Amino acid sequence: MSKGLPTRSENYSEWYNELVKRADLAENSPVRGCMVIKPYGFSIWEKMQRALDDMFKDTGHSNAYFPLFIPKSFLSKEADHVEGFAKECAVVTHYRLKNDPNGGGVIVDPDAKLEEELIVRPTSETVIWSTYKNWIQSYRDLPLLINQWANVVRWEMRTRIFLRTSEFLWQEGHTAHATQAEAIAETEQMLDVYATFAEEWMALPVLRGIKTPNERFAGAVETYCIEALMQDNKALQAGTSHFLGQNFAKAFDVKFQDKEGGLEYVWGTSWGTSTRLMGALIMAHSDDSGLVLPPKLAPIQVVIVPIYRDEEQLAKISDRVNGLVKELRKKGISVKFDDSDAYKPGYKFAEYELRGVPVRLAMGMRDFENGTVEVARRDTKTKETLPFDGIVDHIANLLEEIQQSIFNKALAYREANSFRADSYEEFKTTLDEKGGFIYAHWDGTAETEDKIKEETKATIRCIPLDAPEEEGTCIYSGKPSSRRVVFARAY
RNA sequence: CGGGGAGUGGCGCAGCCCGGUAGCGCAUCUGGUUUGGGACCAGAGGGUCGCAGGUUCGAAUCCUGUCUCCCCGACCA
Repeated sequence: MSKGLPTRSENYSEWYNELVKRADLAENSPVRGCMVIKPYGFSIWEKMQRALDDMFKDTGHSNAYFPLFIPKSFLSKEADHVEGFAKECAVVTHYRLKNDPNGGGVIVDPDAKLEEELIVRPTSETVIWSTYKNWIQSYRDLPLLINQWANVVRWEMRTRIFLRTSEFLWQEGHTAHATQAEAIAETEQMLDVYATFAEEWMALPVLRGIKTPNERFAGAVETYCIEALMQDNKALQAGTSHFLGQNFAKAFDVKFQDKEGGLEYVWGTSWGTSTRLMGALIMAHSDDSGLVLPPKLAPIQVVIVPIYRDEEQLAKISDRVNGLVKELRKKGISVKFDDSDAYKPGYKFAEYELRGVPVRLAMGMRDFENGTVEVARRDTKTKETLPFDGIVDHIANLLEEIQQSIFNKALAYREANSFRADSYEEFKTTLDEKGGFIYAHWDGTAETEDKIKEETKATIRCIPLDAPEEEGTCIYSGKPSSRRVVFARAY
């Protein structure tokens, strides 16, 4: 392992790429745009999954699984949906290989052509709604609250590990309701779940908002989103929740009989978050020494490094540390005692910093004799020597403090990098010199949004849910506007 | 799809201009000394130089073709 990461200020994207590899999160695969998620990275994802899954269950959802392959014809049933996804679908055309008669290895057997080609799901609305048609007859079958954890494929032109890969892991919730109001409430509830997860688990402050029609999910009536700000001042969409209206119900003819005996189309929602959250987590908190993980998502919350000269010293230290390990585990704190002799303490310190372990304890003979232990926190890179007695409670408190402190830091960063612009000139200057979230008036038209995007590469990230009414004029067209929207350059 | 860069032990690179049969750092293995911020010494193993043609007595090096990856832009979570 060579030393030192590229720094964020030198080259942000190189810093990110190197960090992902060096912290053992993921690596590129033989297939372009795909990634291998390594055990350490995957265990972070598993923690995210667990927390989200619990929240989904708490709000009444059940998990199910729908197939990877979707008949090509399904995609075309909802007009906007096809248009949105057709350009990035992987297509299965054959089901067999054979030896190349010319000796060139294996080739696709031309005799094994599929009658109807299959697409690899870019999202599952179509297959799910075609199934819901059979599951829903009466209002008694509603609401139907389903989630699935799956992989999806979107053939991206330009990929970045975790942030945009051709294949990614995600969860997609798909619900069906008897009324519009209930479906909207579900959409908003799940947005709230995402926001809570981002803020309380990832320590990532997010804006809650609504997408403009341009940025709306293909097939949705309304798309809600959470948006976060990264350290390079680019925005990242961290989750979306869609009110589908009756679009998919109509496309797949999903009707139910209501209490009065009438036949109605059901109202739908869908909502998703993906392994992209890993990218968000990395870019929001990490520094030039490596990852900084919020304790709630860290695979290892506390690492203990012994410092010793010989076996006898190690035995003494181990004896004391083993008791501590047990007590910490009893409190539900994940802890690793790294007594391997393979590396020196200095190496281990650097290694665990790179991997973002929130708290590091070190104990050598000096501490052993004095009844102390060295406690170092990853987020601030500070360390202090404390009495060994009572250290368990101290650590438990410290983990909570770190969780909060990381959030506060990210929030302060976002606030320091949120600006208002009242003219197009001011807007462009702010965007180029500072970046970040820019609150500005917009006339509500797609044309203006497109023009601004074309000229500045900034897009409207969302119309914040809490945006106050404020009379103003569009920075681009000068037409009247009743509230500010949030612009940013985005991932 | 445009514009740049790169394919040489596991990783990072040099060698290529000026052809002569492959080298450095890290990692790995063995032994020893070490251990409070990325240890040191000694020894060892490991490479059809992306692939396919061609030129040549001889190609990592020159020529032609081809594939792949990375970065920057146009599409997207």
